[in-house]
Amino acid sequence: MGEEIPKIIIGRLPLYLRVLRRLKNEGEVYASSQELGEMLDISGAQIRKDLSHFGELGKRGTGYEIEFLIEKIRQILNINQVWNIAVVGIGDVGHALARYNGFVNRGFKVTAIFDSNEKKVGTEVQGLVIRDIKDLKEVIHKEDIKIAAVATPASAAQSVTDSLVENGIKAILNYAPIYLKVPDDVLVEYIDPAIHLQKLSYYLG
Amino acid sequence: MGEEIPKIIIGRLPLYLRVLRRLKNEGEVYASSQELGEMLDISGAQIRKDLSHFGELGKRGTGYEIEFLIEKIRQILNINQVWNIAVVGIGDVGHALARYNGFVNRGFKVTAIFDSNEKKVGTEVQGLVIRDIKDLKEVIHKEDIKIAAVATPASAAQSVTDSLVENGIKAILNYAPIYLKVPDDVLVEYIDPAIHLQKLSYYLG
DNA sequence: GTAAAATTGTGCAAATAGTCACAAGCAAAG
DNA sequence: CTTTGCTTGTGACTATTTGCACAATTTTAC
Ligand SMILES: NC(=O)c1ccc[n+]([C@@H]2O[C@H](COP(=O)([O-])OP(=O)(O)OC[C@H]3O[C@@H](n4cnc5c(N)ncnc54)[C@H](O)[C@@H]3O)[C@@H](O)[C@H]2O)c1
Ligand SMILES: NC(=O)c1ccc[n+]([C@@H]2O[C@H](COP(=O)([O-])OP(=O)(O)OC[C@H]3O[C@@H](n4cnc5c(N)ncnc54)[C@H](O)[C@@H]3O)[C@@H](O)[C@H]2O)c1
Repeated sequence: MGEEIPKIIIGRLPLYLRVLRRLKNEGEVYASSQELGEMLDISGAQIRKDLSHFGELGKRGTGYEIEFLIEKIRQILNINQVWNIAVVGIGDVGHALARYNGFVNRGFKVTAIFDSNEKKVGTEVQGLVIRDIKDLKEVIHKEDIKIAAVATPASAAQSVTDSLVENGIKAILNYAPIYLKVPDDVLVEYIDPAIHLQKLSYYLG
Repeated sequence: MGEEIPKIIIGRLPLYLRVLRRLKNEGEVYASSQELGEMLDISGAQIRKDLSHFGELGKRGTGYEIEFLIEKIRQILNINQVWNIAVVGIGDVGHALARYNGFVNRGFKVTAIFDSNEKKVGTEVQGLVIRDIKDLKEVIHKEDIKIAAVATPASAAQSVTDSLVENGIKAILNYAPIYLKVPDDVLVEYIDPAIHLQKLSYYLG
């Protein structure tokens, strides 16, 4: 109970949540570990073991009650609230993030967008005004933002990150294709499609 | 030598490549495993062990010759060629992918873009004409495309995937937030920012 | 009310991944 | 040409992760 949950398990919870949501949408009420596993290419045993870290969440003979499990995972992941997100760098990627309407029911909402290009600052995307990167401090505090996405060119990503950290950001989703240096208490996740493509091309021989 | 290389090692090679490229750009000629490790938060021992699967690539006392190692990894990952990529679903995400100029020197080039929306078909993005999804077969064969990115809404992703597979696509990069069912000889990688954000929010308590 | 079927939770075993530490090899200095 | 310093490659060890198999529990069928 009080033990540290392995990172790799935390990484699977969002996947479980995604498929549970889908089943709920289709009107299902219960799901077995086997069934979930087949929808995710993960063994039922692994799903059971993962979930068992958080208590006895299933019912023998029946499986897991979908609605209950969704609620439980949301609670574990701290997404039974909506986190305000800042996006920095409103080019193609930042634009797509700002306009994406799939975040809200997954626990996040883009509430502040920043760019350094004076031609962009002041214009609107999806009802949000692009703010000058110089206003980072003010906006982050006002909106109580703890998570930011970095979508600037690689050359600007580290300095933008430094500003974000300095202003209290504790977690970063980085789209720039570089490794970011941050203090130990700040977390970074990376998205780089070229990395995925390179993994794929390995197997295409 | 003839053994199967673990997936997890293949997954790290693109990261090594990225940082090697950067060092080369900065004019460096040699890099030690220690140095690379510090730039990636990976232990030097691990990098050495990973690379040792592919032969004796370093020189004792000196480290790894950057240019040589880059070439070697490119060869291992099969990116000493440029792969043509198809993007299906030219909304915000597909648009960003089509316009991204960072792929080419990493082994990929978007050469075909598809949508089902008649208003979009025929218009241009980055010099490429958006093709009707119905022309998938023709274009994929003509351009000899083996890898595709799916950037349609989730509701269309599985059927689009089925068409892609039917037309000979062997690897898919999926942006839609669902798990795709594909035959065993087809590979899928997933990108879903909400999944990353949910991992982050877990640690923000 | 009992037997059969289903499904969890979990101890244990197996497999996979990562670290340590050092012999071996190379380069530079003297 | 020997010594010193550095860094790889790797065997042995440790840690983590996954899979197996089954008792325990619940549901369903008759
Ligand atoms: N487009 C893609 O599909 C794609 C794919 C993979 C990775 N990426 C990466 O994502 C990042 C963004 O890509 P993009 O295609 O949107 O680029 P882009 O050039 O379209 O947009 C970058 C934006 O960042 C802004 N910017 C630059 N410096 C800034 C600073 N210091 N502070 C705030 N804003 C700043 C620019 O004004 C611009 O609006 C890049 O690092 C790119 O390599 C993009
Ligand atoms: N925008 C983001 O930042 C973001 C983030 C995460 C995930 N996603 C996911 O990526 C996907 C695309 O997102 P988006 O924001 O670009 O959506 P979008 O609605 O802007 O674009 C979707 C495009 O797909 C096309 N399309 C629909 N059905 C099709 C079919 N059968 N064949 C070909 N094309 C078809 C539509 O015409 C449209 O142009 C979605 O699944 C979304 O959930 C987007």
